Amino acid sequence: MAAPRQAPVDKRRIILDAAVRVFAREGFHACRVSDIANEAGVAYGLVYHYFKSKDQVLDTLFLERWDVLLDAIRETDRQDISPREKLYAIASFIVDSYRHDPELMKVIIVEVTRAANSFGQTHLPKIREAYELIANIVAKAQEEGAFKDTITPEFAAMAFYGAIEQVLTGWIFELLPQSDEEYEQAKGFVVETICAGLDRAAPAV
Amino acid sequence: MAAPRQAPVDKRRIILDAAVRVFAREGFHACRVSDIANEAGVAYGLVYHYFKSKDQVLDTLFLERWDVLLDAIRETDRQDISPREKLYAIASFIVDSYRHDPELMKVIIVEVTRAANSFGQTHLPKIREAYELIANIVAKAQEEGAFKDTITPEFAAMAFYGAIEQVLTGWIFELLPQSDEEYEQAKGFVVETICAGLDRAAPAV
Amino acid sequence: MAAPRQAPVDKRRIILDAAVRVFAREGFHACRVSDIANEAGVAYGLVYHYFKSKDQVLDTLFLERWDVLLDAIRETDRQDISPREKLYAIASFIVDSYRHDPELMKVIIVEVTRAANSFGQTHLPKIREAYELIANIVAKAQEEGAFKDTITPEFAAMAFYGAIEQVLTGWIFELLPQSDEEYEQAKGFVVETICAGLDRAAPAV
Amino acid sequence: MAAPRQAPVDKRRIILDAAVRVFAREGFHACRVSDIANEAGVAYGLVYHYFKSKDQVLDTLFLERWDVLLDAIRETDRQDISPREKLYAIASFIVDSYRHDPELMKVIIVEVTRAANSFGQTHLPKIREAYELIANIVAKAQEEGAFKDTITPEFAAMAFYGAIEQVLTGWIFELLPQSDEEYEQAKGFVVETICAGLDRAAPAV
DNA sequence: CATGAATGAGACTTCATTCAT
DNA sequence: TATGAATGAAGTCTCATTCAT
Repeated sequence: MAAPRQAPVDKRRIILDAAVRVFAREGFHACRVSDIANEAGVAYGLVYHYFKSKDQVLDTLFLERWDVLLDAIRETDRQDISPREKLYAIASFIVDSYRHDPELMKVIIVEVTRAANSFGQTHLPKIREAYELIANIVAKAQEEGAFKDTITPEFAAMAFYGAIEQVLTGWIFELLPQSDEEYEQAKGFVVETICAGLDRAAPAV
Repeated sequence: MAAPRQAPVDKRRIILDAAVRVFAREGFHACRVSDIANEAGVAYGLVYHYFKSKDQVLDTLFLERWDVLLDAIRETDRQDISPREKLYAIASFIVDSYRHDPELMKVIIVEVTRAANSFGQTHLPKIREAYELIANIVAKAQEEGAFKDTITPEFAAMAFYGAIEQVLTGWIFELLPQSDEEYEQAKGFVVETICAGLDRAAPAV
Repeated sequence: MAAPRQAPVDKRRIILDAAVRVFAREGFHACRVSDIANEAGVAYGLVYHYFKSKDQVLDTLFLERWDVLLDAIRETDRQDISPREKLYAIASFIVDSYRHDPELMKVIIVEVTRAANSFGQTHLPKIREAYELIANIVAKAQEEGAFKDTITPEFAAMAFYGAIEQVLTGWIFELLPQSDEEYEQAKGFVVETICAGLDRAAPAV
Repeated sequence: MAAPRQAPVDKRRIILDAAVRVFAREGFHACRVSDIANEAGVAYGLVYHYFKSKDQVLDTLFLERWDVLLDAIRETDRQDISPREKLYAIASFIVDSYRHDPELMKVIIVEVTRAANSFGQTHLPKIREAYELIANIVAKAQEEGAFKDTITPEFAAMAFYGAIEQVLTGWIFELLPQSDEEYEQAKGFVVETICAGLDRAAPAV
C-alpha cells in the first residue's frame, strides 16, 4: 500500500488564510503586502502571482464568504418553516460564521460591509443582495399575514441586518461579552428584538 | 452708530465646512489636504495653521457633533417621559441631524462610527458613551418593569443603535427611499422595531 | 543704491537642466528620479511638485526645444532666399543646436526622435511637423523649377533629416570626429549631399 | 516505406520567430518574457532553456540578420561594378530585407540600430562595421576619381545609411506611402539623393 | 494670519530570472 | 526537453507635514 502522501500545499490558500490574520490584526490599509507574504511564509512576489493586487486579495476573501452567506439565506428561504424561524436561521448562520472564524468575519465586516467608502462601495450590489433576500422573506410573511405591515420589508431588512452587524461589531471590539452562551442567546435576542420588541406588552417568545 | 462691520470671516469654520463637503464627496482617505484648502478657497498651509493634522480636522468635526448628540441624549433622559418616548426622542434627534446636514452625518457615520479600524478605534470611548446612555435608559425601564428583561440593556442598546445607523447608511447610499415622510416614519419605525417587533402578536403602536 | 540681488532661483529650471545631464549620462530608462533630484540638489518630491511624472520631465525638455526648431524652420522659410540656402539654414540651426548644448540634443535625439517605440511614438505628430515643413520647402522649389522633381518632397525631407540626424548621432557616440571646423563643414556637407550628391558629374558647390 | 515523419519542431526557432512578432508589436521593453512564450505556444521556462536572458533573444535576432547584411555588403564590394551600382545594390538589399520581413527589420532598426542607449551601445562595433564597409566603397571611388572628395568617406557613409534608415523608419511608422513601386523607386531615390542631389544643376540619373 | 514651495518616508507593483519536478 | 510556480530586487509616485517669507 502506498505511503500516505503529504497533502499538496496550496500556496494560494495559504496566502488567503495569512491575509485574513494580517487584515484582522493590522487592518487592510495599515498592513503591507510584505506582511501578508511574511505571515504566509512565501516570497513577496508570489502574492502577485496569485492575485492582481492587494485589493484583489480582500475581494477574494469577501466574495468567497459572502456567496456562502447568500446561498445559506436562499436555502433557508426554501425550507418550509415560519418567517420567524427563517430569520432565526439567518441570524444563526451569521453568528455561527463569527464563532467559526471570527478573524474572517472581522475582516469582512470592518473592511467591506462597514467600509462604505472603499470596498463597501465596490461590493454594494453583492451586499445589497443579502438585504433583498431578507426583505423578500419579510414581504412574503406580510402577504401571508404572519407579519404586520406597518413597516416596509426593505426597512425591516435593514434594521434586522443592522442590529446583527452591530452586535458582531460589539463582539469584535469587545464592547459586548462573549461566550458560547452569549452567542446562542444573541441569535434569539436579535430575532426577538425584531419580531417581538422590548415592550412588555408584547408576549414573551 | 457704528459702521456696518464686515461679517468676520472665520477661516477656521470655512475650512471645517469645506472639509465636510470634501470628506463626504471623496472620502477621508481618498482626498488630499489640498482638496480641502481648494474647496475652502484658502492657502494650503492655512489648514495647518488651524489644525495640527488632517486627522485633527475630522476629529474636530466628529467631536463637535457627537458632543451635541450626547447632550441631547442626556437631556432627553432627564425628562419625565416614558422609556419608549425617550428612545423615540433619540431616534428623532439622529434622523433630524441627518435631515439637517446629510453630508456631515455621512462623514461621521462612514468615516468614524463605522470605521472601526481607524477613527472608530480612536473615538471608541466617546462612541461607547452613546451606547451606554441608551443602555441606561433601557436598564432603568427594565428595573421599573416597563421593559421585559429577557435581553441585556447593552445588547438592546447595540441593536437599537445598529438599526438606526443602518437605516441612515441606507439613505446615505440610496438603498432606501428618502422623503420628509420617510424620515418621519423612520423615527417611529425604528422604535417600533425595537419596542414591539414585527410579530402580529405584538399590539400595534 | 540697492545691493545687487541674488538672481531668484527657479527650481523648476534647475530640475530640467539637471535632468538633461542625467538623461544624457545614464539614459532616460536607466536613471532614477532620485538621480535627477540629487543632480539638481533638491528633494525627491520637488520633481513631482513641478512635473506629473518622470515622463513629463522628458516631454517638457523635448517640446521646449522642438518648438524652437519648428519656429526656426518657419522663420527660415519666410525669408527671401534660395531653397538651397533655406536647407543650409536649417542644417545650420540643427548643427548649432548641438554645438550649443550637445547634452540636450543627445537626449532629444536618442530618447525621443530615435526612440520610435516610446517617446517618439508620443511625439510623432510634433516630429512629423518638422518633416512636413522641410517637405514644403522642397515642394515649392520643385514647383518653381529650382529642384528637379524625380523624387517626392516627402522622401527628400526624410532623406535630408535622416542624413543630418545620423551625423549628429555619429558625433554623439564619437563615430565621427568633432571640431569647430567639422561642424561648419558638416552644414555644407549635408546640403551638398542632398542637393548635389557625390557624383562628379554634379558640379561642385 | 517509412512512416511520414513529423517535421522536427525546432522550438528555439519558434521562440525566435515569436519574439520578432512580439517585439514588433509591443516593443522590446514593453513586452514581457511571458508574452514571447505565449506567442510561441511554449512554457515560460523554455525561453530560458534556449536563451540566457531576454536580452539574448534580441541579440540573437539582431546578429543573425546583421551578419547577413555585412556579408551582402562585402559580396557586393567584391563585384566588378561601379561605385554607384554598389551603393544601389546595398540600398536594394536593405529595402528588400524590409519587404521580405518588415517585422524583423522594424525590430532591428527600432530596438537596436536606433536605440543608441541600450542595444545600439552593445552592438555598436557590429553596426559600425557596416558604416565602415560603405565608407570603404566611397573611399575607393574617390581614389579612383569616380566620386569627388569634397566630403570624407565616413561622413558620406553616415549620410547614406542615415537616409536609408530614415526612409525605412518612415515606412515602419507609416509616414511614407508603401507599395511595390514605392520600394523600387526608393532604392534609386536614395542613391540618387546621395550621388546626384536635388539640384537641377546636377544631371539626372 | 497667510502663502505655497519644499521635504522625504513609505508602499505598491512589475517582471526578469531561477529551480524543483 | 519541458513546465510554470516561486523568488525578490528595484523604482515610481503619493501626499502629509514643515518652513521660510
